Amino acid sequence: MAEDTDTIAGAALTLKDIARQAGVSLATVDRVLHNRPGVRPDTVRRVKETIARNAFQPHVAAAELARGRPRRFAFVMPSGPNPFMQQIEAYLGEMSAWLAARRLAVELIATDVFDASVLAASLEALAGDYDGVAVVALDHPRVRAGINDLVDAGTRVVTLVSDVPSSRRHHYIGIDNIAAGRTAGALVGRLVGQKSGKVAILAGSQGLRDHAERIFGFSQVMASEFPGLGVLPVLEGRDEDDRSEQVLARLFDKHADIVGLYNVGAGTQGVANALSEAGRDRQVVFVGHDVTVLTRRLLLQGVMDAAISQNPGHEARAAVRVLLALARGEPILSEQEKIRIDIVMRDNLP
Amino acid sequence: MAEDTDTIAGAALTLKDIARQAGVSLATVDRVLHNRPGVRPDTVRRVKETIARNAFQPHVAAAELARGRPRRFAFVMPSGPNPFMQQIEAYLGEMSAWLAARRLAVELIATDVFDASVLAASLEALAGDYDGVAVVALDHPRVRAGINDLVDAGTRVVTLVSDVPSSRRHHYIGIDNIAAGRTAGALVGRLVGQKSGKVAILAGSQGLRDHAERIFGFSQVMASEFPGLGVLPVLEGRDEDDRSEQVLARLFDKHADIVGLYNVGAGTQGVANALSEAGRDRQVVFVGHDVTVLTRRLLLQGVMDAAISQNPGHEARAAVRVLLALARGEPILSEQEKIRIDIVMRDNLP
DNA sequence: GGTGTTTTGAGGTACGCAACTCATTTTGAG
DNA sequence: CTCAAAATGAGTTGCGTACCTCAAAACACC
Repeated sequence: MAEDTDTIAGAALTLKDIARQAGVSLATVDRVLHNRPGVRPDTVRRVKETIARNAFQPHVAAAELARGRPRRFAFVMPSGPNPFMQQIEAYLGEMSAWLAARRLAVELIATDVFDASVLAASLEALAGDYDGVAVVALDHPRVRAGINDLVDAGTRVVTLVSDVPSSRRHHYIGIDNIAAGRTAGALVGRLVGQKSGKVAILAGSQGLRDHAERIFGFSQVMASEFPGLGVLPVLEGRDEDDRSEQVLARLFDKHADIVGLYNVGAGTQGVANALSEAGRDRQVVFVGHDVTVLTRRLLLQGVMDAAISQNPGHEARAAVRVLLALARGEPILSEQEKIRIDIVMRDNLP
Repeated sequence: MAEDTDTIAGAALTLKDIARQAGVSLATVDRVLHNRPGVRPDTVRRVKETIARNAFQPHVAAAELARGRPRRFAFVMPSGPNPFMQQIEAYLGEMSAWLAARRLAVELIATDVFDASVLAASLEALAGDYDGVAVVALDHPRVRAGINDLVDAGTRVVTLVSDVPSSRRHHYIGIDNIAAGRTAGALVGRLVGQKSGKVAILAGSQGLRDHAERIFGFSQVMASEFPGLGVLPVLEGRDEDDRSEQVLARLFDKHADIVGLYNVGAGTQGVANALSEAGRDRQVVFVGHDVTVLTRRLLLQGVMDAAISQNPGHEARAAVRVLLALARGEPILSEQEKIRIDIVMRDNLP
């Protein structure tokens, strides 16, 4: 038998109830609710108080139905063949039924996000046409200006994967890359164990904000917690397999005492090749990023020891949900939309 | 400039359009859509084909508004002071605005979920009153029958945290506990590193399905991948701090060579006490479950090395979303609702 | 062909809110 | 006090669906 019952969310007031209780007409409540002019400050306060006192929430279904026109969101994504971005797009595709049932139109716009002026121009072109924009953004003054212009025009903007903290974007959907680097550092250090030796870092480019932040966090942990492990200078592989393989091969030739390797960006296949060519794929602790077909295989084979991952499906859905909540004026479930830093090892592969 | 644009979810047909295209009236489409009787099989097929051909999706907002009565969901939870369950309840509370805006009423029902007949009776009492039920279920024939009865009565049922696979529940919201145990095993083994010695396991009770599964997965990994580490017989602490501390203290007395410890359930404070009393809190690799105030502190202090976690907020929200999708007849975003096994270490503490 | 039954059409109402018009009341300035 | 401007009330329409009624048409059976 039930011992105790507790109800979350009960009442079902309507605007009419609010109007009656505040002693005004429906029209006035509507004006207050939508910040329309022509209401005395005193009346505004009275209505708002009534709304607050009753914890009134407009019925989203009714509001959505009444507004008529569907909402349009744009996702501005890199045009290159980036597997992580392709995953995000795939997950957006999986939502199509969900989106359609809510009359939401999501458009993917491929552009060169690494060229600030091209990206800024892409953003400008969106002005007025969309209710919300999610953008994989380069942190550059022109991009920042483009984002701010959109915000000023009333468009809701979220940055995706890569942030522009100095802009007035409404939300950032992605991980804390410094913490991700720290996590990678802790994993490498702990998994290396008692052995001593050197640790290598391979990045795409130290000019990329997220890569730089990860390296920073990684180095921080290595210096403070694993002083016995020497960190070698950062190598750059431009996120390409061939180049990554070459620079690593050269490094392995020079250093026989490498016990750990942190791959900050892509080029994973190149890393794996270099490791196996050197015959070190089981001795070097190898930690990288993202769960892809390739990293999954490497984890299962034991070549890779752990992958730091941000869930692309989660990012896709969170971006849509946040844009929708912002557009509706609903509160955001911040706990839900926060992208976690996942540690993926062989046994908890998703 | 945008190079390429792709739209996900576009059309916005209505039932009227479907009716016209199928050459029938709105009433007939409505009958087909809701499986109401009085339509010739031939006509049903024609209408369904038209719906499929156009990938028509009823406007959820309109449907929700039209049905009038609000939806009621019940969460049947353990009545004891279980911190994990309290977190789930807290996260449900955080959703209250979200729930209210959708006119969803969620009721918490505390009961003794460890007593099969009490739990079964609680479930029976819900019949007919709710659109959906989430239950932390014991796997027992009477409970299974109770769940099946609810399902037969048209109520949507999801099991939460603990599953009853043999029942006809619509969905299970929780983790794969065998995989969780495997993950714990891999972590203990890897973090112990080169050292050799014994590994201890402390469970609440081996009679609990989730604990038994975790132990199974853990032992599996230890045996196959870390044969050098001997696993000691499983201790039982009934998830209580005092008892856990006692049994562990005795174990530490007997064995000087313990290098790893897996705490399967609760009683974490007792474990920490036993470790520090024995002066081994920095030498023994300690892996446990769930992120609470306590485990968070232990992780930061370095007493605990990793926590296997299932996100309680995610479970709360997933349960509500799945029940709602089931009630609406919407497809479930399975990727979204799947609860992941999180590895939480100091640097990726949420 | 007539009967009764099944199938279908036509139409209405309601849901809660957005957005609008127009008339009326209140307010403030002179 | 007068008059214009500001504030408010009252009301309408429409969004897309659920659910209902009643009449008309189509059908099956003898």
